[in-house]
Amino acid sequence: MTKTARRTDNRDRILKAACALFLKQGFNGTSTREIADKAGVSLGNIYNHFSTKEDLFVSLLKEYEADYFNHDQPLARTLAMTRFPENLEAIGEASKEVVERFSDYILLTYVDVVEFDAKHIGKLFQNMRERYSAVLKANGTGPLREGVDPAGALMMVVWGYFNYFIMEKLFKVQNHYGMKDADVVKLFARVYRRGIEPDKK
Amino acid sequence: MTKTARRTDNRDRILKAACALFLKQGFNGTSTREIADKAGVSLGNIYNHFSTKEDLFVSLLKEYEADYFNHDQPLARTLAMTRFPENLEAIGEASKEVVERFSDYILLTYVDVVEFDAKHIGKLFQNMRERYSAVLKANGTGPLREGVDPAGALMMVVWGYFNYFIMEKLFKVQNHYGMKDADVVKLFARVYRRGIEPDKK
DNA sequence: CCTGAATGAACGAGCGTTCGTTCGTATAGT
DNA sequence: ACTATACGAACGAACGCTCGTTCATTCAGG
Repeated sequence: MTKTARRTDNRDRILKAACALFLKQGFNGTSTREIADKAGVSLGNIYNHFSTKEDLFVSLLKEYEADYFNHDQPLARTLAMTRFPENLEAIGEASKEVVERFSDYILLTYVDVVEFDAKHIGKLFQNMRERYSAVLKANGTGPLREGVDPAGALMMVVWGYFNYFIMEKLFKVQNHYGMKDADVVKLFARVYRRGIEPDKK
Repeated sequence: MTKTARRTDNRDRILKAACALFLKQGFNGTSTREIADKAGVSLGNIYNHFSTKEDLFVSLLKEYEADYFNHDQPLARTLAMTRFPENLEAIGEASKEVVERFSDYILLTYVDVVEFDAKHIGKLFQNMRERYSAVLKANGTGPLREGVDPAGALMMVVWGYFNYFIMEKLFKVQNHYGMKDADVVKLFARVYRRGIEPDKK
């Protein structure tokens, strides 16, 4: 193994170890010594890659963020390939995949919220409406009930699913709705599509 | 002021100061000295009221939890006084009130999740379905679309609203849907009631 | 040889917790 | 009513430890 290859390998191991520890015990609950131990590098070596512990945390967030906003992710693909609101079940399944694939990132944003007062993730929710509007503009929509705001409805659906799966990950409760994930996706889709009340006669 | 009255007053001030600090910088980011300073008591006095810093945190959680599960709260009252699913807007407004009134508690549960691996709040989501089923059983429901699970639909509605308002509190983003809270409540209610798609002809 | 990645002892600050002490107040004895 | 006594709430210096960070030194690769 070449010298520079080992260097980047060390950097990756530091990031991975720090991530696992931050997720389990938070930022201030994790010491640099723990990180070094878990990564299998010396204490001082951390500072050859990151200027401070906080810088290490921020780098972690940035790497995930880049991944997350890359368009090769299940939800973006689903939204691009199918049409709202015919794709409600597909959005549900894609949301589950996204939460599973990015659960570490999502949990890290909660670490930022709790320990840094959300200092590093400000732009995550900025212009959310514009981003969803752009998706709809690019793909068009199927027929909507009159008076229903399309972008609002899309955000409602996506974040309804997101939050359900995030709850399971965050609070480590399985089946907090008392049914299988697949059935929750179906229930949500049914309600989002036609509502809870029966059709008027 | 009597001796014991001053004692309990000190205890309250410690709890309040600790709460404010935990919310801003987390548990491990807050030192006992900061708490004592903010509360206006001596460092050692904290330990006349709480055996450890963690005990102080847990006491805080327990006091809020008792409050939260007391039935004199807006959402419980709304669910008892109106009938599902005719009360969708009322549930939305009550959810907003609950999140506002208990935002400190809710944020503290996130502190527990991030820094204690959700150790102290296990039972919060346990038997959630049973609790919501009991509400429906006590009050009955209006007519529902066939195939829609009543308890599931109620949880979906309540937690849809909850999560919307929690997002605003947690991530300190206002109007992340790009509309006023009241309009979000209306949009959600409209969709929950009759769905996103138009009626079939 | 150099270069620079890697090391880990060392540093000073700050941590949670303890405990000997003080002192205002409630209680008991006269 | 007054004093003597006991109580326990409050204090804050001190303790042992761990923290994030630094840096002189080592040593393998180019």
